Amino acid sequence: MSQTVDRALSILPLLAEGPADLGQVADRLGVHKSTALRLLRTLHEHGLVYRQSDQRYRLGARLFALAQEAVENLDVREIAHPHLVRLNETCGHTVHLAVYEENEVLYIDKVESRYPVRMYSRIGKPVAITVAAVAKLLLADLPEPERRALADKLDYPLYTARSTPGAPAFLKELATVREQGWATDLGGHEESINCVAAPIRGADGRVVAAMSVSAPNVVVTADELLTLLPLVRRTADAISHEYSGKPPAKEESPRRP
Amino acid sequence: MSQTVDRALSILPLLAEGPADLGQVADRLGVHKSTALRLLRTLHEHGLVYRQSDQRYRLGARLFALAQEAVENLDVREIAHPHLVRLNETCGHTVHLAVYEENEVLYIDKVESRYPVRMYSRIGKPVAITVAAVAKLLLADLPEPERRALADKLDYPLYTARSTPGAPAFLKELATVREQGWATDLGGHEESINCVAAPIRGADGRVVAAMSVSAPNVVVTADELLTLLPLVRRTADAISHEYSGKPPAKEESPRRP
DNA sequence: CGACGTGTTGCATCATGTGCAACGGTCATT
DNA sequence: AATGACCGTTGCACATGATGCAACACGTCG
Repeated sequence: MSQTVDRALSILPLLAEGPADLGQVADRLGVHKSTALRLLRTLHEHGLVYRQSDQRYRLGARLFALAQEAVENLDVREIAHPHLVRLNETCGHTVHLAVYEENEVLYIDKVESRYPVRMYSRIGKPVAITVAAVAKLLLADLPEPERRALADKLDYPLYTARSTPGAPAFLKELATVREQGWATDLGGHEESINCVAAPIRGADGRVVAAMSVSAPNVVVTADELLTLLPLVRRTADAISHEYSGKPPAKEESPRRP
Repeated sequence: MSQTVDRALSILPLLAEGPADLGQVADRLGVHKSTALRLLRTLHEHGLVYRQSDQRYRLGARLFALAQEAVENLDVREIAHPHLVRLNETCGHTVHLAVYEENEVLYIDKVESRYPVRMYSRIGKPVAITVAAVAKLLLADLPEPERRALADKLDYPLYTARSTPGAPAFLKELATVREQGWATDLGGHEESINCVAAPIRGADGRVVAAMSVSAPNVVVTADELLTLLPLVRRTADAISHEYSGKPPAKEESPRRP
């Protein structure tokens, strides 16, 4: 829309490929050198572009700083919430959102079931880390040594007969979860409650949060709950896309009929 | 220099503080809404800005992608080389550049000593990881579980009487190195050779490489070599700054007399 | 229903970005 | 040394393209 800005911004991906000198930039933009110079200068003043010792230009530190700051100020919960609500409206069950922080997994959002029988949990409260579906997803994404160290450090309380018995079983389960990209908890925490969960990923592919749908046996069987898996995963993917700033629906150069 | 681009780029740090709507952006830029709209649209087309469901704008995924691509295509060696050469010109000793990769520390650049007595090493060859000064710096920066796991896995060959004897001593040494921000190897690999080393850090503060100056006892004593430490650190810092795209010399809004 | 507060569009004006040509530096070639 | 090629830089006249205005199109709230 704005030619000047358009040209200036086109320089960034160009420089991302590697450093380039003024002539190369001007050529690839299809503009006069003096024009390219002015654009580069402006980018330089904003720190988005840096001039290295051989006079060539490359992307500057400000870009990294911006990207980092943007990530920090990004609130997964804020973005996820409407999606969670929508999911709850279509399936009716309890929906949870959780993150990993300092050797704990915490619920940071929850939409209550619309069925009379509800499950107990509280926002901000640590999750039963060895059995919860969301915990499995979050831990499965940790770097291997950290995951192993954490697994060794944990207690493995036998909430039910189906609880994860110890570190080896847990690590094996995490490997499976990591592989398949989703997780379940079938009566591992409370005998009669099942969950299915899916990961929410940031722009770099790392798991930043996990969401789950939980329901007691008296409402739906585990098998019935599992039929919701595709829906849960689609929701999680939608959140991932919005969180990482990619448009959910691909829109190309807008056409007017 | 270019007003339009200048305004457009000013939007980015503004949005980094948090999402904002059209009016807020226009106000803080001091321009008409229609102008702000056009700028935002252009930024949007380039993916630098994303419009979330509540119509507010935030920084877009492309920003992360660009930063990431730029980092990947960045060659430490290319940037460091002239600095290494300059250091070698002033002190005359062998200068090394090394990185950590897959449980190994590798030399990726070397400037030969100008003294007749030279030390043996080859670019691309793994470093004596338990004793080399550069290795200590690189391993000291690993996340704690990974560092511990690696230390346990290593062999601790006794090259000399001063070699690191085992994992506990090594971890303790790494803690010291991490604390002080530099490292030495005083006859730990070859009885008569000493090194001082300093870390090179990326924009996020993580150690991406390490450089060292090495000299045999017959040329300079360990104490004499240590007097070079400030110079080595300054060189490493200069490389860090250039690598992470920050200007080495701070320049403010240019004044015309 | 009307009065907001939004985001959006078309348009006339002229500020702004543009390409040109000329200058000045560095390096390699003879 | 002298020459020429190459690259970054500067000043300037021109007209292109960015600007703000006013009007429109929504949606929300009182």
